[in-house]
Amino acid sequence: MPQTPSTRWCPTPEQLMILEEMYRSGVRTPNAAQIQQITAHLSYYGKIEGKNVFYWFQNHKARERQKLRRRLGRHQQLLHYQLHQSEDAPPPPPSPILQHHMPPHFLHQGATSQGLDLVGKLETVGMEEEEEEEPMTSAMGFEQEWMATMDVSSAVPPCCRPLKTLDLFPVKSTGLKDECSSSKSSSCSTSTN
Amino acid sequence: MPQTPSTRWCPTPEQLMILEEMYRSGVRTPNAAQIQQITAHLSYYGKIEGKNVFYWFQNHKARERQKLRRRLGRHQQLLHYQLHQSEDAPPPPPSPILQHHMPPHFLHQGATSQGLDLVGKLETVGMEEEEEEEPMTSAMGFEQEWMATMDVSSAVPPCCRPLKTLDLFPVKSTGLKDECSSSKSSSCSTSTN
DNA sequence: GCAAATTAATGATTTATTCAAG
DNA sequence: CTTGAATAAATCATTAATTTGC
Repeated sequence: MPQTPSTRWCPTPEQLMILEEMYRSGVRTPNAAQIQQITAHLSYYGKIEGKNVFYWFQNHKARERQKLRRRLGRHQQLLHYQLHQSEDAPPPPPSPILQHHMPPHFLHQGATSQGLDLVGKLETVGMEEEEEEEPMTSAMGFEQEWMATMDVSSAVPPCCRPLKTLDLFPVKSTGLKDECSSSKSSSCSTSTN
Repeated sequence: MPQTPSTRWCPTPEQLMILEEMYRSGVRTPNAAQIQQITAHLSYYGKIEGKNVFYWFQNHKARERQKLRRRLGRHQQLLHYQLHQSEDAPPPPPSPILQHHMPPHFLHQGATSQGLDLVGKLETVGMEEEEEEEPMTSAMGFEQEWMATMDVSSAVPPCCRPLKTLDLFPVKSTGLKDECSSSKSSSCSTSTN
């Protein structure tokens, strides 16, 4: 089997995963030294060159930005919708997932105490510039231990079953930079599907 | 007015980010109760229903897997490269590169010693298959019937409305799913798409 | 610059497969 | 062996993004 005259670099899954992880960790445009280091490390998993690393970060950054921009565009275009949906819904809800705004009926477990600390730092991203992903520093909460907490009994009526449910979901905010915090949207779904 | 009687849910950036974050945190197939919670929370950012959450996780999981598969495919293509590069590439060593780039933001608080290390797998880089999820969930699955019941934002089931407690959903109850015998539309056409 | 045509993403459905009870 | 629950894979369908001709 001919070795496929390698015209271009083909990242192995490991390489890809590591690169993505690094990207998530905040690496965006590594300098020469970093690239060398990264390349050295990744070469363990397969053939790779410095330029591959360089290009990868270039491309990935650009494409992530594009993706983000897309979401933002959609968001802004449709932001008017949200206005009449929830009147007094505080526009810029804190990034932390679980917060005061939570309807009381979901906070019955008291497990919240752990999550209160999730209040990450809000950060205004410069969006289309270059910085669209800042180093996420928030400590993600816990996992879905709620699953373990689940005590599902036998068939119960669809509702009215006051058995203990689960804790709060584990959503943590790893870099929850809400892009346009003051606007929401959903032009769609007006009808209950 | 242009309510855009759209037929399908359009996630807001916030919702999307939260969902993605949850996915990264290890959430794969939330059960009914979890979906309720997630929905409740996300509804703060825009209209959303339980089924949307359900579908989102289904799709996202599937597509991530698909993506991974492609990578693997490519990987195998170039397997030989690694072979002659290093004798016997031992199992993936820890990625030391990341260490100084980013503090371990994956450390979940040891809130539980349940042994749920879903996230741990997220970090694992060298899986040849796909990230496998532990098979515990399995809580709901009626194709779409249950979804009708899962609506946090507006239609609250009359029975438990006053009491805002999250009600567990029957893990196994009304089998509403159409029997397999009922042959439906023949959508299995390998038609052009 | 704009708007129709094309393409890419992705939400929503359907079908097939797997596994556990009975 | 049959049945039913649960999930994954495949597909359909709609929306948003791009491209293209004017």
